[in-house]
Amino acid sequence: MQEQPKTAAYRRKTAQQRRRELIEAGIACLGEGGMSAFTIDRICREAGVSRGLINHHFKTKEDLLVQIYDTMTEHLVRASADDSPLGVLNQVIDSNFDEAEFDAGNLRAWLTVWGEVATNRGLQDLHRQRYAVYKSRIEGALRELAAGQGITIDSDSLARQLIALIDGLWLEYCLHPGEFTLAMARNDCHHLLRSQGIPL
Amino acid sequence: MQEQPKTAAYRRKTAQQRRRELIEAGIACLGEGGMSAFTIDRICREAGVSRGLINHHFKTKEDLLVQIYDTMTEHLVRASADDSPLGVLNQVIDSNFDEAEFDAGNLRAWLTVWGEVATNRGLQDLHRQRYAVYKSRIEGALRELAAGQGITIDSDSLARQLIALIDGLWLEYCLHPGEFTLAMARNDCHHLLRSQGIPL
DNA sequence: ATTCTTGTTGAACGATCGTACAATAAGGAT
DNA sequence: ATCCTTATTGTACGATCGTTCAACAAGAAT
Repeated sequence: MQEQPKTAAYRRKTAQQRRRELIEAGIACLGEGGMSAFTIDRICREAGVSRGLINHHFKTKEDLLVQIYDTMTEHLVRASADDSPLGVLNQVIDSNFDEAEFDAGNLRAWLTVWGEVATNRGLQDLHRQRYAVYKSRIEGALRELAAGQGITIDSDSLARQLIALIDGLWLEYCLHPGEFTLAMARNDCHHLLRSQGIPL
Repeated sequence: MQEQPKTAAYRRKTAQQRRRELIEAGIACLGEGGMSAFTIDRICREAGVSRGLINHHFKTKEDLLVQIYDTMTEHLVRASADDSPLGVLNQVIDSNFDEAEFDAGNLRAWLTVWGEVATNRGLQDLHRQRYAVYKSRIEGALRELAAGQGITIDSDSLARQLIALIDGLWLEYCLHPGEFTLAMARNDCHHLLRSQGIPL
């Protein structure tokens, strides 16, 4: 009749991996119900973890949100780091409209975080930094390609238009899933660039 | 020593006007702090009204949010109801990038509501209805103008691109206020249409 | 003046929020 | 086997959430 703790009550994981899991759980919650669902209780339940753990790995809920946005932007910024200017543009467009990430839930997570950027200082700093890198790489690629064509363009304006078009298409897809396809979205981006003399 | 209620403790207003004020207060809160600031307490304080009043004029907080979105979209949809096709496009572009409404706070309100569209059924229905009207008017204007030029266009695709560009520029301005001007945004929209043969 | 409608208040409710913290135990180090 | 680190749990706390509701009063109607 003595206790037999054959099976452990819980499994320990490395801090790094548990943090990753909590971040993923947080993204899932944001995608499911926006900021209203971004709750300690719900995130921990989603991660299959008790409620107290989140404050062990993250100082505060705001801190977790920053780490979440860091994870979300990392992939996108990495895609813009191609060697050739043509590769930069194609990577940016393709990774934005990638099958694996282009779903309403993920987009809603982006939308929600953006809505908080103005409120959360850490989020705002991170966003500005990532956006600056992202945009300057696009601008550089556009300048190189224009030079190769012997034409002059307003690279600042065109980069802004491209980014706006991409984000706007995301937004439309998020609000009306299924109204258009990934191929159509990619084609819209290509069309914008070609109309200004950028070859693709 | 008897009580002298010379001044009324509060001023009664018509239900219609009070509802308007509460809606405006709600929009202000959304603009200031997103969904986290969209609180009964805060909205009522913003409206200069006691906390219990909001549930007298609106059945629930979700209901208030729907009425808010109704107010926000009304102006925009009305702008797309011009007689001439050229007027429709100019009205849409001009009213989107209007001095009076194009500020980070107002844009944040839009962003926040969009983030809730997928969660709130009433919000979703209203959004789909308003968007359908908005887009079909733009499509119609594009078709007419293209026909006048003797060219054929994919009006569905171009309308989607225009709306996406507008919303994307809003988004960029919301996240980086001051990085570009209204005139630049309008010009970007004109450029998109002209590049596809639509005269402006 | 008096009645009547209803806009308005403020307290109360249970639920849930984010965080703090002491107690526990998993699992590697020794 | 024993110790040690620390990942993990679960409870507790005060604050705030959305909603309900009885009581009050402003202002038009009578």
